[in-house]
Amino acid sequence: MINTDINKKPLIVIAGPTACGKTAVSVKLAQIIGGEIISADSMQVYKYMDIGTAKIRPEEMHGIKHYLVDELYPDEEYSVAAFKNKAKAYIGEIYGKGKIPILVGGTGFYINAVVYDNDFSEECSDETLRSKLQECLETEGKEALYERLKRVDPQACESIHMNNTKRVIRALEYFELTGEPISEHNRREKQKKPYYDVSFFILNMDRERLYSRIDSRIDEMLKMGLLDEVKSLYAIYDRNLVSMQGLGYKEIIAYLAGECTLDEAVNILKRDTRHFAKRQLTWFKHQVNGTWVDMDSFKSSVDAARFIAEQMGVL
RNA sequence: GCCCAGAUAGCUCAGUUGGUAGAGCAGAGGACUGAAAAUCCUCGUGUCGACGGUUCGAUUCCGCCUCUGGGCA
Repeated sequence: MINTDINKKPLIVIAGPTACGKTAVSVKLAQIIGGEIISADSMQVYKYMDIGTAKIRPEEMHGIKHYLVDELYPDEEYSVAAFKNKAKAYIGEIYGKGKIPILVGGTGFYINAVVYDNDFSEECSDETLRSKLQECLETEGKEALYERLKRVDPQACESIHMNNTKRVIRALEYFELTGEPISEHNRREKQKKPYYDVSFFILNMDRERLYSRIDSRIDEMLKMGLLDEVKSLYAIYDRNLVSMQGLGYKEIIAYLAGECTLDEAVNILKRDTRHFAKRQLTWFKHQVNGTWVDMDSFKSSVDAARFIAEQMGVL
C-alpha cells in the first residue's frame, strides 16, 4: 500500500520471511532516503542473543541508527504492547530529526500493531488473572474453559479453536477485565485505517531458494559459534523464558540438556525455521496490504532498495 | 554359492484372514489483535519391486527373477 495522505506522516515498512534479506535492503534504503530503522522483531531486542537471531552487526549498520535491537535482557518481558509503545515513541523521535522511520522485521503482528495504532490499554491485561485461568485449564480441562467462553463470548468461539488454549485464556482474561467480549474489541480494531502514511513492502523469493537459504544460514550460525552462545545463556537463564523459546535457542538447549543429539537438534531447528517462514508468509498474504518485492529479480540488495525507493517516488 | 529377512506415499514404516491401502515425519494451505521465532486448525491414489501361476478377483497365496540388509561358507 502506498498512501499519499498528506495529513499523515510517512512510515516505511520492510517485512518478509526470515532469511529473505530484509537487513541488507533496509540499511541501503535508509541510506538512500535518509531514514532510521526500528526493528519489528520479538527476539532481536534481546542482548546476548546475537548469532541465533541473525542480528545485524554494528559494522553492517553503516552509521544508520537502529532502535529496538539489544534493548532488553533475556529475562525481561516483551510483547506486542511493549513493542508498540516503544516503537511509537521512537517514530516520534525520528520525525523530530527530520528523518523517515523504517519499520523492519518479520513479526507481522507487531508491525500491524504500529501501523493501525492498535489499542493495548493497561487495564486489559492482568498476569495474575491469566495464571489463575491457566490453573483452571490444568484442573478443569480445556472443555470447561471453552464452555465458559461460549457463555460470555460465543462470537469469539467461532474463530478460536478449543485446542488453542492460549487464545481461549486471553479471551476470558479480556472479558473479565473489561466486561466486553474480546470479539467486539477485535472487530473494532480491524476496522481501523492506517495511522501513518504507510508504504508497506514485503520481500519474498522462490520457496525452495528461501528454504535452502534458511538451511545454509543455520549452518553458518553453527560455524559462528551458536553452540557457545546458547551454552552461556543456558548457564544463566531459565529455559522456560520466552526469549529462550526462540528458534535456535530452544532446539540447542534441548541438545545441551541431553534430550537429543546435536544432529537432531540442528535438523529440528532447520525444520522449525521453515515452518516459521511459512507462517510469516501466510500472515503477510492475508493480514497485510503491501507491495511484494521479488528478491529473485534483483542482483543485489542495493538494486532491491533502489526499486523500493522508486516505488515510493523518491528516486 | 547357500540360508534368513525385507521391497507399500518424498522418507520411516503399518496393513489388507484375497475384494486395488493408512499412520508419523517431510510438504502444502489456513487462522491469528497483550506469550506471535508463540499458539492453533485443515489436507494422504500410491504401476503396494518385475514377470508368470491359482482365482470371478492378487498388493495379499504360490513360483521365478531383480535389488537391499543380515548370517553361513
